[in-house]
Amino acid sequence: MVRAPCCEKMGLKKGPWAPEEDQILINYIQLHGHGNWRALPKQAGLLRCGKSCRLRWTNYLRPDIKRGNFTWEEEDAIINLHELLGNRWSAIAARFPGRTDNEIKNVWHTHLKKRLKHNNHGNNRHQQLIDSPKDIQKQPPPVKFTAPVTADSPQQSSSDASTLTTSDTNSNSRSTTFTMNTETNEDGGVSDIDENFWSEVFSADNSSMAADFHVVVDQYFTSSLGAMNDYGPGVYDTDGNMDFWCDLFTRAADLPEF
DNA sequence: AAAGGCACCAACCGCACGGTG
DNA sequence: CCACCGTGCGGTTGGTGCCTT
Repeated sequence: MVRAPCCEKMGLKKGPWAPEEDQILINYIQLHGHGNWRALPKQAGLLRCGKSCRLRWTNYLRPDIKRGNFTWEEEDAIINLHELLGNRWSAIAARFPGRTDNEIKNVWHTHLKKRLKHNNHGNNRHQQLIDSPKDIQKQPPPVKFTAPVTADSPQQSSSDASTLTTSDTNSNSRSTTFTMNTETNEDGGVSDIDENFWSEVFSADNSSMAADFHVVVDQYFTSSLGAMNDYGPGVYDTDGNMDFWCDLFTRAADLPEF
């Protein structure tokens, strides 16, 4: 079977979007929502295919798009997440509010891949991520986890509330505590996690916290559990990924500090 | 100042997948 | 179960501006 093309190519414009086209698309979506992308350009009066409209909106025009260069924390987190998830850009982008998969993909191909390749011979993996004077300038103060996970709600039988706490090594200025409500499975592991926890951790205000967390988990994995491959297959899919991180929280609870 | 090379990034393309009739 | 459609994803390309020679 041959699929029908996503749109009728004849007469439709391609290439860079004009400001007027952007405005038409923004106005239409603000009034009606995007609904059916395929039907949208015709209804909005745009000579574009629906696919092009969707891409333009999701990668550029959306009001919650975060503009500007990636921070050190973001770049480091991307590298760590790429190690875990591979080229699943949408899954990686989901950890960065306001960033798009396309943007992260571009950053990976233009900056981070080279950065990793260039530093492939170092010993400290985290230090490998820092190579240029520009990177050194962006390096944040060291952060360690003082109490990665603490079960502190014994009164709850089927659901445990645990906290994740970080603090600056030299001061208390960056101390942050998050609460996650977890479900315990039959093996005693954590099988589910409150979505509010993730939205809290990965909110814009706590983006550096999220990056720190990924770095620490990565260090923990490298030092204590060996290669990622030992963890076994099947933990990286969309649903399993949540279980993966939850399990890491549980295991990290046994460590005094990083 | 001009030309060529390079880096960046917006946008396109094709494929896969889930939903629906 | 099948055919089709809509959408999302990842790989790739092409245009533009900057840098180097």
